Amino acid sequence: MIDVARHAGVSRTTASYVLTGAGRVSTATRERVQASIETLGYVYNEGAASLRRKGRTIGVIVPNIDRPFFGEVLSGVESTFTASGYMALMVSTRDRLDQQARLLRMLREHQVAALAIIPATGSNHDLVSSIRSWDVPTVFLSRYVLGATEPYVGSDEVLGGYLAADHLVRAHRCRSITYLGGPKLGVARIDRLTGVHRALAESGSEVNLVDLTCESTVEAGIRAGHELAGSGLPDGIICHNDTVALGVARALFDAGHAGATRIIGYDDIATAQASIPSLTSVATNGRLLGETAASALLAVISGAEPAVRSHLAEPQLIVRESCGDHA
Amino acid sequence: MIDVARHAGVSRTTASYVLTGAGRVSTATRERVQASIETLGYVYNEGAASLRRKGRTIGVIVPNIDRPFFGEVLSGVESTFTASGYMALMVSTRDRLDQQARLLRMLREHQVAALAIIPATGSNHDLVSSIRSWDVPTVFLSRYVLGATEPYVGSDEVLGGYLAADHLVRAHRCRSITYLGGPKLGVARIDRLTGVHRALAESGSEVNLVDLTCESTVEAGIRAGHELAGSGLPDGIICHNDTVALGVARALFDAGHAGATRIIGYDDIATAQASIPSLTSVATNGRLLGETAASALLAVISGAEPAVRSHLAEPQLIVRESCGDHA
DNA sequence: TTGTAAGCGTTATCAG
DNA sequence: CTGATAACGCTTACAA
Repeated sequence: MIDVARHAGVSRTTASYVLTGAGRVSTATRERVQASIETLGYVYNEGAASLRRKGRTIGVIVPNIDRPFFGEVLSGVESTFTASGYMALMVSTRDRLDQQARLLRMLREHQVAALAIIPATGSNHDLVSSIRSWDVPTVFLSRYVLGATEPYVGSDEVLGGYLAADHLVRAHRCRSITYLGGPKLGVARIDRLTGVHRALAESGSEVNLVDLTCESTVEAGIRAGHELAGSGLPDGIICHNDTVALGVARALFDAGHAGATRIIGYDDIATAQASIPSLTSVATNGRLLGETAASALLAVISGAEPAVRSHLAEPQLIVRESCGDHA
Repeated sequence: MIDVARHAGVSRTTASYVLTGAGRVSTATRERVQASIETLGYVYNEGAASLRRKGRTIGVIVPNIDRPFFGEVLSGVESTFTASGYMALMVSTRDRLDQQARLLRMLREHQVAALAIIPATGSNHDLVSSIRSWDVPTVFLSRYVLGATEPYVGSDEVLGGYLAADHLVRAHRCRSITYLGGPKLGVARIDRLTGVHRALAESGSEVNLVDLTCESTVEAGIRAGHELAGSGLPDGIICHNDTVALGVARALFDAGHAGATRIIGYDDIATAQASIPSLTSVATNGRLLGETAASALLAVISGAEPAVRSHLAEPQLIVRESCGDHA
């Protein structure tokens, strides 16, 4: 930069001013500096700058970068950040607490200016206090941690569970429902189940609810489907996400039970509409969630400290064929 | 760090040595320093360190962070990097050249130590020379740029096209084949088509090949499927990726042409096996691709300059039901 | 094994 | 609007 200044015949200060847009510089000199930058092929050193002022990189922690829903969230986060000149340092915990702790430390050493995190399953107050002691603007995304007071951007899981169960019970008169998938102790899972219970209670009818856990993969969905087929099918199945829903549907088809029960997925990933039968799903718009969280974070960074509040998006039930409503 | 040194009763140099593992420090003092670090709650400042030595963040550019295949690649890249103490600055170009240029510049300003890039469609020598003038270790990933000499990690697209077409022609005696999807000028697309042509030539039989373009979304696949249904179905369809394949399959089903033609997808994403009918697909193992590229980059960074070479993985045809082979 | 001191490229302050 | 000058937190010869 000192070269640029010299080449343009100005002081380092002035050069810095035109680079950052701060301070008042005459249009004439500004253009002269710009020209020097161009001919010298100078490129701004963000790293060096970060040594003085606040950096422009933001940490993003997700459980699994390659799961469709998280991919959507990430794309929203990333585009919002880069649109404002920030860059996202994204890492994936594989939903493991030890990895999460390690990555958190790495991000801290990298001086990220803020943190957006989808906490790994089982995250507790240790995570929160670790972040607090660090004192970095943070937003929890898509999953919250009990007892945390930092802003949270997610969707209303209770409502999601309610919508799914309500549809099965009211529109299809299901008398037995299975909730399938998700980590046993995940907050999303627990909330959705309370939504389910609420819907059942409201319906007034006697409904038998079974609660099953499984990994969030197609394979796990397939296995679960076969077990279900063997042990007697419920009237309806609410899956923790679309991926396992598709696996279940496939397994039931293979077991000769195609269309024998209603299946509802969660997240409404892109391919849900294409599956045969098309998948009824609770849509949560991950991309929007990501954008919202990123915007909130940017706002905090820009000094609007107290303005940030939590945000709960309303999920929407997209009714398709897999729950028995044939288009 | 100066505080740590003081607290431990050593010089900054020594403190630095134990932090980085460089230099020789007696076990006694090392432990003393570690203790001070602990009690003082000191955290290493990677940004400051990068001002002197090479940084430990690596730029990763992809066209679309939320497309399943790229998600797989990214997860491979990310886990390999973080396992070695590097962090990935990931950005998504939305497959647009202007975005790509902008993001490239941002990454440069952030002093990334290396670059892994899936170039946006239409990238040409401008991209290459821009990267060269920058002089940063680079690996092209999954898509190459004509005339680039930097290492490339991808899969053998010609072979992939060949496998798909060969199966349709030899196993199913298809006499008319449509290649559907992908950006018109994408290198992957062109290569796969030469593979297709090769298979047709080898078969010796007269085959009518139609070449159609579409966006890589479910919706585009559905539209294309309806058009195909309207204008007469070919004996077999090779889709540019699984997402459009699923869309096509759905559209044909809706148009009353279920099972009327053979469909082959590409990438073998997780849900391909669960679809009904299950999707025959050319598997490319994106995760492994990502890991390979990341390892190559790490090797270059570690000084093994000349050792890096291109790597072409062999895709594999996973035969399932959508091409007429019922399990 | 430890200490000294010179950078790395930027920003910020403050007096011209 | 410009010029010095002091940080920012760390690495790394070189010397002791």
